[in-house]
Amino acid sequence: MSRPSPAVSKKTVSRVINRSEFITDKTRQAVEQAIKMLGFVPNPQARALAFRRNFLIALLHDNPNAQTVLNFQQGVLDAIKDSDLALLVRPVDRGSDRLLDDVRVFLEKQRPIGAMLLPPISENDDLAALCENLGVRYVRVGSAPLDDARHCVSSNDREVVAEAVGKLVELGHRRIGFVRGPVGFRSAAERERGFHEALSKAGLTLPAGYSAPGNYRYAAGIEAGEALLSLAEPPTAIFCSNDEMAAGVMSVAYGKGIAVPADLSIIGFDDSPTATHIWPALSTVRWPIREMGVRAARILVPDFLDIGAKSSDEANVMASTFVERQSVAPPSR
Amino acid sequence: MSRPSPAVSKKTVSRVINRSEFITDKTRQAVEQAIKMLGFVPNPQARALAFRRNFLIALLHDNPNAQTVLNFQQGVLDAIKDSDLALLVRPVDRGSDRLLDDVRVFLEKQRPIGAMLLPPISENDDLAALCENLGVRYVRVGSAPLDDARHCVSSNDREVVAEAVGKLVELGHRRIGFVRGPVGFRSAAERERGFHEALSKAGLTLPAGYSAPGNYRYAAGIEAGEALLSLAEPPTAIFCSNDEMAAGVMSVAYGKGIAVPADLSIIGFDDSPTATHIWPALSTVRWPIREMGVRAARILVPDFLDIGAKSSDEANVMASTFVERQSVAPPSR
DNA sequence: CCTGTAGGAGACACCGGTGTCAAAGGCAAG
DNA sequence: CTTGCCTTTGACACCGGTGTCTCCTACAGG
Repeated sequence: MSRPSPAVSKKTVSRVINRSEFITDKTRQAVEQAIKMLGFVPNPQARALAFRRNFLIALLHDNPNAQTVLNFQQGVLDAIKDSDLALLVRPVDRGSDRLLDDVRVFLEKQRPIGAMLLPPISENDDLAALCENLGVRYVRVGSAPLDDARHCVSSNDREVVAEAVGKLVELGHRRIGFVRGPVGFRSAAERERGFHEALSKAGLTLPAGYSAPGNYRYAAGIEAGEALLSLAEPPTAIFCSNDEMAAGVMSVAYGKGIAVPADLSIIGFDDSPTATHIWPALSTVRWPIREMGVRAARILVPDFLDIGAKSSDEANVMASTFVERQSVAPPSR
Repeated sequence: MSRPSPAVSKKTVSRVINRSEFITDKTRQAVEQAIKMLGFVPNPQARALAFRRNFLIALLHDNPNAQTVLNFQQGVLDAIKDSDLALLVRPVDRGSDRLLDDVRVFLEKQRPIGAMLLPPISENDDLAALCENLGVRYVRVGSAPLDDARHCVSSNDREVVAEAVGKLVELGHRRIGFVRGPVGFRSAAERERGFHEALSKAGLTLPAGYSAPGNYRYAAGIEAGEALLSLAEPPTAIFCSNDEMAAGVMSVAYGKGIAVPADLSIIGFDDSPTATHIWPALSTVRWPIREMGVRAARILVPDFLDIGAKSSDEANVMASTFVERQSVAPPSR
């Protein structure tokens, strides 16, 4: 296997690698064969320097739910598997007053092709504007459209929550409690809207004290459960804004000797592992987070992914679904 | 604020940034001040090109437990927060026969400073050798020492499992079942050894059929629960190799009307969110995974972390702890 | 057969740092 | 004050690609 002297300049190789159109098929094929034969791998650092852009996707997140982050991450990785891209993970501190500066320094240093913003920080418009200014592509992931379609992947949480609560109504529940998500979270607001829509549609009102505050954590579920189940006339069903809080409510029910689902129906949101690990298994809303990761990547870097013209046709509102398990039954009284 | 003409060459700036010793304090301070004043941030891509090394740490994982991966990741990020390093996440497919090639290409392309190997792939000696050959520093995370101290962070799982099972014995349990982890996992083997040590120490033997296979998944817990709790003389306590399987066993107990902990004590391993979300809350072994992430970073890149000579003094076997909750009680008969 | 033209390929500078080695500067000794 | 040595600083090439501009070549048309 003789190694021929360089018949083409490195610039020509560069053209082949970057799919330049000013090159004949003959040359292209010759170079491609040589690349394959020699196992040549372009140095990404050199490319990054010349392009002033690193072939990376940054995942910026501040989501308390590990499963959500990792599932999304997995979706992104699925999508970029056969590309030249890699994934940089960057948790940020939503509460920090240096948030914007931190992210700015990070983006300026790493110069990723694009950034993905997971909720709840995806709801921060300043971050999106920062990406825009720095010339970093971005995609925001949310529970409802946050931006124009070029920058947003979302799911139809509101509708599905309404559907789930509608099922409770169909089963005969009239006293339905609600455990809210954290204040200021779009996802929480969407879930709450869906809940109220279902109630309105059924002509029901929310009795005083039937809506408890929460923050997506188990402990908040405990508190909410204590509050709701100590009422003189407690709800016969409770919709919790996420699974962790639903687990908290369920454990309070156990403590009080209230049987689930016989005496109390519970619905959660997320379809986290917890939903199937508790007993009875929790009816919940599955959020297609992994698929959203794939979709987000396709929106962010279609030019790196060898996908056809299809990409822009795909919906960027993904379908959440209500998953019925054993925590829901008709009211006992 | 006048911008003085360059009084020093860029090489001198480079020396300051890279903490070269061949530079006077006076020059160093002047340059440092200028850097701060101008907000100069060295371009990592250029440095990467010149150093032939990217200032990144790669996290290679194939762990089914999202919480574990994310906790570890968080620990690493805690440790490198104030450094110039960033974290690249790379899931790998343990089963793939191209595993080594995939990782090789990844490491050759990204050229990270170092790689962290999470279990179970940390148990793959070929991967460690590959890192060695490519000149990529590495740290292996395991349930027991896998390599010399320069390359390993582990925890004392075996001892703590023995301790936990010892507690069961102290409470009076004599018929103790075991749900195993996946075959070939070091972590599973360590937990099993700890279990058997405790039994031996107490002079107990494992009755036939008291050890059920498992794979760390909930469904395996269900199967194991069905098997163990259907025995003519079922165990009064079961140690499960992880929390998910413990949750499965617990749900089978519920289905059979067996009260936990009154009629059956259950212990898990991981202290995952599931452990506190199920009812009764699960006694389990907490694995200090986040702290291990910090420690792994200190072992991997002490020179980037502004830590004193202390680093090498720290133990690289971290302490797991037995967390007692409500799933354990004396046997009822 | 010669010339004009379009499009493919190459030369060279450049991206923003670091390695190497030579030069400059400071200080002590003569 | 001069010399010599050691330390600090600077000049320049280089890392491995890409952008720009120029040159060359093949082909069509006169």
